[in-house]
Parts: sequence; C-alpha cells; structure tokens
Amino acid sequence: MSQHRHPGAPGRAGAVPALPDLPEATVARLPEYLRALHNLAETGHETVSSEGLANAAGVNSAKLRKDLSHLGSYGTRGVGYDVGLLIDQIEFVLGLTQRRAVALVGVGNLGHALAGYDGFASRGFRIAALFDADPSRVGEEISGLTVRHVDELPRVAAEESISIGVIATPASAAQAVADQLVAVGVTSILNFAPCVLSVPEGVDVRKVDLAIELQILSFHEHRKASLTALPASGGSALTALPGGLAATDTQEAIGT
Amino acid sequence: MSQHRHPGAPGRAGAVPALPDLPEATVARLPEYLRALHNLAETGHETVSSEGLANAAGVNSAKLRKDLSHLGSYGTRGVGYDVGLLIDQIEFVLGLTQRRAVALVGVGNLGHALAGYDGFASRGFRIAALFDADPSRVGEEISGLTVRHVDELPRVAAEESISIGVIATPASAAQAVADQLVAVGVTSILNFAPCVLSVPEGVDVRKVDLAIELQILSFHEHRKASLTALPASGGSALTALPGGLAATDTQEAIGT
DNA sequence: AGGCGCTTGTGAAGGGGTGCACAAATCGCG
DNA sequence: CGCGATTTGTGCACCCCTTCACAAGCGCCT
Ligand SMILES: NC(=O)c1ccc[n+]([C@@H]2O[C@H](COP(=O)([O-])OP(=O)(O)OC[C@H]3O[C@@H](n4cnc5c(N)ncnc54)[C@H](O)[C@@H]3O)[C@@H](O)[C@H]2O)c1
Ligand SMILES: NC(=O)c1ccc[n+]([C@@H]2O[C@H](COP(=O)([O-])OP(=O)(O)OC[C@H]3O[C@@H](n4cnc5c(N)ncnc54)[C@H](O)[C@@H]3O)[C@@H](O)[C@H]2O)c1
Repeated sequence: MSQHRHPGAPGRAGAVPALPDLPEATVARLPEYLRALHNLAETGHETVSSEGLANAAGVNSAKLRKDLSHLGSYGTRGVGYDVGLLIDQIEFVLGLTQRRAVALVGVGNLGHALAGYDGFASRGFRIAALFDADPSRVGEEISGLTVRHVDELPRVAAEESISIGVIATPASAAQAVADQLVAVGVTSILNFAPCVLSVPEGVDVRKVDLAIELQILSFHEHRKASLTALPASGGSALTALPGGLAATDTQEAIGT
Repeated sequence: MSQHRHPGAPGRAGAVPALPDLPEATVARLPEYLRALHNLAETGHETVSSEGLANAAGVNSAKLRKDLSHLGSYGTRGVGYDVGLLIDQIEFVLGLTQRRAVALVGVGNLGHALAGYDGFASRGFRIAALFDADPSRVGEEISGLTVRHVDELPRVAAEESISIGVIATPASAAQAVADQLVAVGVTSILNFAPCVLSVPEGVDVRKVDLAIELQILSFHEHRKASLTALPASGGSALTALPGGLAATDTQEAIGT
C-alpha cells in the first residue's frame, strides 16, 4: 500500500527484505505466475486483473490473490496488478535477480537435451559447467560448453559460484554424485535419476521422475476405464466425479 | 475399512476390481513404493517392514502404512509385507498389468532423449509411436521407431491403442497438439512444454516444467542465503554442511 | 501352550491449503 | 464532488493430509 519496497534495493536500510516464508504451495505456483506475466508483458499488457492472471496461469483467482498477498503484493483495487512490478516482485522473491549458476552432472541421453535447452537462460539460469565420468565424453563440446571430468567439480565450483546441481546420471551413480555436490557446497539439487537421495539437513532436493508421472496418469486412466465398465453396482462413493456429468469424451475400452 | 477384498491377484477373473478412489497424495507415492519394492525384490528380500520400505522410499512409515491400508493392503502383523504380493497389488491399482502404449509428439532435443529412454519399458510403458510436424524429421528412425508426421496420428491411434500422449513440442504448438490428442481419444497427457493446456473434462494433464523446479530451488536458496546473512542469532541449523562453505552467496543488487 | 516382542492398521489431533463471499479501496464519470 | 462499477485483500469454513500413539494381531521361543 504505502511502502513500496523495490526489488532493486533489497539490501540496506534496516528494512529487511522481509522474506516471509511463504507456504510451500504458493512457492510452487509463483513460477507459473511469472511465466504468465512474462507472456502478458510481451503482448503489451501493462496491468492485469487477478481473474485474468489466474486464467493465464490455470488457477483459481482467489488462490492467486491469496498467494500474491502472502508476498505483500501490490495490486490496485478496482484496477488490478501492474505487470512489470509484479514480475520484479516475484523474481526477487524467487531469488532470480541474480542469474544462478547451474552445474549439470551426467551428459548422456538426457543430459545432452538439458545442456542444449534454452529454457534455462530465458528463465533466470545459466549452465555454468557440464560434468561426466566417462573419459570418452570428457572434452566434448555442447552448446559452447566443454564437458569436464567430474573430478574437476571442486575446482570449478570454486571458480564459478554454483547455485544448483542437476543430476542426470544413472540411478546407481546419483547418490555418489549428490555427495560430491554437497561436498563442494551445493545446497540445492535437481535429481532426474529414479532414486531417493540422502542429503544432510539444509540441502534441498527436488526430483523429476518421468515414469512416476506416467504411472500416476496410468492410475487415473485405469480408474476412468473401470468406471465406465462398472454397471453402477454398489453405488458406493465412486460416482463422486464433478458435476455428475459422466465424461462426455470418448473413452477407449481397455481390453480385459 | 472392514471390507476385506481378497488378495485376489490381478489376473483373477470374476471379482470386480472395485477401485477405491485413493487420496491423490497416496497415488503420487505409490510409484515410489513400487520402485523401492522392485529394488528389494531384486536384492532377494521376500518381506519388508513398513519401516524398511518407508526408508527405501524416503517417507514416513506411518504415512506408508496408511497409504497401503487405503488400497486394502495385506501385511502381516509382526512380520511385514510380502514384497511380491505388494508389487502385484500396486501394479494392479496403478493399471500397470497391461503395458500402456505411449505416443510421443515432438521429436526434438528433448523428444530424442525421451524416445531413447529405457526407463519407459522397465516401468510398464511402451512407446508406440513418435510424431513430429517437421518434414525433415519424419522418417527418421530412433530406437527402432520411425518418426511419423503428426497428421498420421488419427490412423496410428486407431491401430495402436494409445493410452497416454506425451507432448515435447515448443509451447507455441502444445495446445494444438493437445487438441489433436484429445480428438483421437487420448485422455491422459504428459506435457513438457511450459504452458497451460486447456482440455475438456475427463482428460488428465500432468506437467513437467524444468524451469519451475529450478525456480523453486532458487527460492529456497535465496531464503537460506538471507537467513545466514541475518545477524539475528537463533543459531541456524545449516551447520550440517561439511565443507564449512556456508553459502557465501553474493547478495544481489541489480537494479531494473 | 502361553507369553513376549514385533509390526500392522487406524482413531484422533493438528496443520495447511482451498475457495467462497464480502468489506474495503480505488478509479472513472457525470 | 460524490456515486457506482470494479477489483483487491482476507476472514472463515471446509477438506485433505500428515503424524502420533496405541490396541490388535501374528510368529517365535521357551
Ligand atoms: N533419457 C531420458 O529421457 C530420461 C528421462 C527421465 C529420467 N531419466 C534418468 O536420467 C538419468 C540419465 O538418463 P540418460 O538416458 O541420459 O542415461 P545415459 O546413460 O545416457 O547418461 C548417463 C550419463 O551419466 C554419466 N555418468 C555415469 N556415472 C557418472 C558419475 N558417477 N559421475 C558423472 N557422470 C556419470 C555417464 O557417463 C553417462 O554419460 C537416468 O537416471 C535416467 O533414469 C532419463
Ligand atoms: N530440451 C530440454 O531439455 C527441455 C527441458 C524442459 C522442457 N523442455 C520443453 O520441451 C519442449 C521441447 O523442447 P526441445 O528442446 O526438444 O525443442 P525442439 O525445438 O528441439 O523440439 C521441438 C520439436 O517439436 C516439433 N514440433 C513443432 N511443432 C509441432 C507440432 N505442431 N506437432 C508436432 N511436432 C511439432 C519440432 O519439429 C521439433 O522437432 C519445449 O516446449 C521445451 O520448452 C525442453
């Protein structure tokens, strides 16, 4: 309302950046808002209503307002949110005002795709180094970066200030790689290997497991199929689908 | 939870599967349990306690027991769970007793990695077809599959019974591809493009956005840094770091 | 056979997230 | 200058999920 705290001057003057530890669910949605906001900015929008932004981000508008209110947001009643200001706010809260350096370990099948992904740079990150353990891969150049041996990680980590480590090695090597990353001071890890990593407290790990996503979809697919197959027996609580309108879509019958 | 269904193996004809609609959080963890169980089975374990399995899956043991109880699980008090039986149960609930056919649309940078990923096959899926819109890509052979033009989707979908569609195209094309998938009867979509998809009710969409994961990590990184920077005592619990390199993060001071 | 230790399954309490509904605030306009 | 239209920010009720704690059940050992 009255006190405008600009992201450009987070540091000084007694006033703490006031990082209120946001609800985790909110944090997970902020990047989505940010992406939608960038789209809006590119298409010339100066302000946006919570309804409009919520729509663009695929969420409920009340949820969006509550999320933004958590970070002491600055909307104008009767008008909406200033797109540019909101972008700055969210980028500041997410710690994106500095371009974070990412180290990618494991330049195989998936690692190659990641290394060449331009979505990194455009969303606030910079791939600072590529590592692999396979000597035949060391020295290869990908998107202007040279693959180094993983043993060089300590030295490189000292040069570049690695903020986040990405693991794209086989699961059998993931824990060892995570240990190495932690050893050089990395406190945030994104893990693509399908395994559980054990890390000391203070280190954040997020996991991306493609097969898990597919299996979750498989469950719903299975459930949908069994619903259409059921002749409305017992009538327990399974008919709890929204609206009661029973899926006007085409359903593939799964052979049984 | 008085209705004890028979451990009736998935294959059993007759008994109606009567899928209990599990809590969504439980569904999301079942694949993790399944992976851990497969690991245990491979290492010769016949039974496992909730504590052991929870440990292997990286969750709380009470949570795991409640999850398993939801699917009318069959453990033996004083002993634990039969690994093989539990695998069958979970695979059945997840709808993995049939190998689901996956269609991958967009065989670019990321699509190539996905097409060559053997984690699909080993976790219950089969890539049935690859599609792209780029004529120069059509015809290319990847891992034994030939890339077809996306216009052939209807025909191929009729032949193979596509269960899940994976979108790995640029964001600008994702909505159109989703529409095409829905049009041919696909009701489950995994989307790698950074955008919100709009689909009719009854269609499930899951999204994997790498940048979002990194930005969430960035937030926590930012928060950790601001905590260590604060003179307010409190004694941070971050001292678990080995290298003593206590996140000497440069405080950003970038003006817009 | 009986007791004992171990493990499951679950009731209950507590916390967090979601969405509704509305008061407060702001702008444009007559 | 005030009024109505519009939109934000939030109190509140509800629901889901997590976690603790413990009784019930099971096998083994004596
Ligand atoms: N390819 C995909 O589409 C995909 C999708 C989801 C998950 N994954 C997972 O991502 C990981 C990588 O998959 P991939 O297909 O790229 O496998 P890959 O075998 O092609 O690549 C793995 C790379 O890691 C390197 N490596 C092995 N041990 C290492 C170590 N100790 N230190 C550094 N590098 C090491 C190997 O030399 C290799 O280059 C796997 O865990 C896989 O399950 C892959
Ligand atoms: N490369 C990565 O590591 C990575 C990581 C995360 C997310 N993503 C996202 O995944 C998507 C693909 O990334 P990429 O790096 O593979 O891009 P890419 O440009 O290399 O590949 C995109 C492919 O999609 C094809 N395509 C375009 N329009 C199509 C249409 N209408 N129908 C069918 N095919 C079409 C193109 O011909 C191309 O082959 C992008 O949305 C990207 O943001 C990529």
